Amino acid sequence: MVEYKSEEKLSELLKAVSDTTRRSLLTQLVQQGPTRVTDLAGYYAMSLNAISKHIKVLEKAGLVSRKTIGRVHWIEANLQPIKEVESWFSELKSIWELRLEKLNNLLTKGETKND
Amino acid sequence: MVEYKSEEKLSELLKAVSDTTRRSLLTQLVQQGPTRVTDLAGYYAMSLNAISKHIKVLEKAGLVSRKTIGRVHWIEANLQPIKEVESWFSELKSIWELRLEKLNNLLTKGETKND
DNA sequence: CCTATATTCAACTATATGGTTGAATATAAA
DNA sequence: TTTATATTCAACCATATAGTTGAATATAGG
Repeated sequence: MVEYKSEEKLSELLKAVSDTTRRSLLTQLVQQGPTRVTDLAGYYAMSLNAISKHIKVLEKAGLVSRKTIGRVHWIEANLQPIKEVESWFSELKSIWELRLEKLNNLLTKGETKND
Repeated sequence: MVEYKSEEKLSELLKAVSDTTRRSLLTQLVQQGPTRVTDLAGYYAMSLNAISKHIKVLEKAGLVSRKTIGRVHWIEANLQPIKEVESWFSELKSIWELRLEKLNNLLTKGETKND
């Protein structure tokens, strides 16, 4: 029963992972651990700047964090926020179950009293 | 180990649910069952046309289906596709676990042989 | 100090997105 | 058959997005 709180945050999060490049970046980071921006960019046929911007989107959504050491920025994945997606979905499923249950009660027992 | 297949489909799906209005529509549909376009639109401070377009986005992503009876279009939710999101995430998590495991082996045993 | 490297910032472009309004289409009802 | 209802289609607009290039900033190394 959270839902009213941070709908916008959830949208931001879902939008962040709705891009193939960004999902790919996340995967890289998850399997390699902290990685430098330049090294991340090396995997893509895309300018360093483009990757830098993608990283910023992920960062804003809380999916990666940054540790700057000297001139190098180490980027690290953080999967925590995605749990928000999971809980959104499980809430949706439970609403679904609830309706089916009500429907079923109505059909089998025909009891509309306790409504 | 699917992943190479329909990245684009997953993007489309995530993008579809990254909009608050569309998530709200999905929730409505899930709790009310099949609903007419006009009735859905009634809940929002937005033109019928805007809602019609949102529905089309959800439809394209496979999240709703449409049954046309006469001039009325009945829209119904279908949560099936969202399982793709769940499996994407669980794959990501397992990659994560795998790396941590390797890392742990390296630290505790110092065995780099079988790499 | 000078130069090379790592990264961001700023400005620009093309396309996508979310919304609008007005017309078109299809069906139902008087 | 005329009118009202349900919905989409088409054109338009403002803003967001994903990418580019070029300059700026910061740090490292000769």
